[in-house]
Amino acid sequence: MDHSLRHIALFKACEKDFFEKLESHAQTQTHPKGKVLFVHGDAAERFYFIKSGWVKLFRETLDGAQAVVDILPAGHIFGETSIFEDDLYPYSAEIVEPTEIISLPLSDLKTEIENNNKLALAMLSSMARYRRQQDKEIEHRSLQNASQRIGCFLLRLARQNETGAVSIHLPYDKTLVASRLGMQPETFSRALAKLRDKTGIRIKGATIEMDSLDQLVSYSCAACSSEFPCKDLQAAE
Amino acid sequence: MDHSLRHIALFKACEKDFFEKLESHAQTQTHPKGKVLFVHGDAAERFYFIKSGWVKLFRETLDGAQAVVDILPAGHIFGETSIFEDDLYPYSAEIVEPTEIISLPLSDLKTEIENNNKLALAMLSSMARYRRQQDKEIEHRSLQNASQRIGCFLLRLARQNETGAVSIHLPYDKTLVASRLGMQPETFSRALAKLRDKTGIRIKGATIEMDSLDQLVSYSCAACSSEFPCKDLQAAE
DNA sequence: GAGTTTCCTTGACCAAGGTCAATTTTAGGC
DNA sequence: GCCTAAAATTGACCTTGGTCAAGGAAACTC
Repeated sequence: MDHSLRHIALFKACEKDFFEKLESHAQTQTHPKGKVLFVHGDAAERFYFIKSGWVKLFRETLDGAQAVVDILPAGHIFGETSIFEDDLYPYSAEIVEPTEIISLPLSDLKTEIENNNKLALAMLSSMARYRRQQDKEIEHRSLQNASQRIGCFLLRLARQNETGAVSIHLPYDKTLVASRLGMQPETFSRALAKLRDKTGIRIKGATIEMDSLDQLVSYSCAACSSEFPCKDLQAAE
Repeated sequence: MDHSLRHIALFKACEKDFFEKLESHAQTQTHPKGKVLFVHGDAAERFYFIKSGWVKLFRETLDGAQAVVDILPAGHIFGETSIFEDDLYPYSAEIVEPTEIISLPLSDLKTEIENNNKLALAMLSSMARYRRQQDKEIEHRSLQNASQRIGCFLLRLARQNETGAVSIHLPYDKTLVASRLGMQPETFSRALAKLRDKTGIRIKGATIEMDSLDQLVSYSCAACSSEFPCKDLQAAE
């Protein structure tokens, strides 16, 4: 799959001029694991497009704890929402594995949104979708236990209309998955073992296999307000 | 304070025609406590404006648990985000005390957003603000303990630039505050007592008094990634 | 103002997840 | 392949918040 700015859903209503302007101001860089692109509260002048690799968005409290906002794969943009508020980044961004990033001026995006109503509408759709995901995230944190959250995470990685045997590969470290799900690595490890015992999945390192998704669905989706398959995933395609 | 559609921040860029159209299709109703306006998954045809009272937005899982999405006071609208997605309500809405509600067709709003870019931009701002609040909510659920969350809730009710003695009145039942904060009523009760012991606040029924906000700030905001005073509150004014 | 209902608090107990420490496993570098 | 560092697992223990049950306080009805 080709990850290019011109193909992301958000920009489907944009014309050549816009892309040319954007591309003329683009900077491409390859960053190593651990590199921090910006921190929460920095003045926001550019937004970012992930060409390859993974990026972690997070925030830190005064007393040193860390909350992971999201972990984004290639094809996603981030840092773009600052233009609607105070022009400060609402989270920090860190590279979690070697990643190729294109940075672009927020001013170009802002100008286009102000003049291209279709882009504004596309942005509204994308924010509405994100909003629902966040609402669901909050729900899951309070109503699902650790094993159910892992099950849900796995289901969202799978092709949900698949009926037969399924093999799912974790996209990044278990430690990182744990933080993404708001739990400790030790808890993740134990909860995954419990999920195995409850549903009969087979764990082989970072790969998880099962005869069908059914067991996982009935275990995890019981503590969710939405139906399986998850609608928000289809919408995002 | 007068709560009218014409004065809400979201519609500040709208003209007389729009309001007249909207008002000609408006239905005003007074609902008693417990009344359910719509449930999660219903076809969304109208959005709602709260003229007076309080409304709870929530979702229910298959196995019967409930997650409170938000509890909204007069002056707020809800049910408006469905237009950007599948035209289904993403939560259920229930009246929590006698409330005067104006319902309005989503189609009018949709038409206006598609034609009035300023409204689209205002909507983007409002969604961006909401998004940050939700991000913070997720952070708080995983990094703050029950007492800290209550302290944070109280601080958000107070005028945050106040320096002297402060008196805060809970806007609704403690049971409802508990659910809003994602905890059980028993936990709320115990955690509030713990907060009293830690910070020296004085609890008199639904009213909470203190000599200054400082104690609460240093107790609760230590486990938050944002500075006190909370910026998102100022932006909302 | 008595009685009922709803809300709030408290106690005893339990379960889930966090913490700390010790291994074991895996992945990279040379 | 060997060595090292990082990641993952496991055990023992503890803290937090949930559950169930009982009692007390406040609010509403008549």
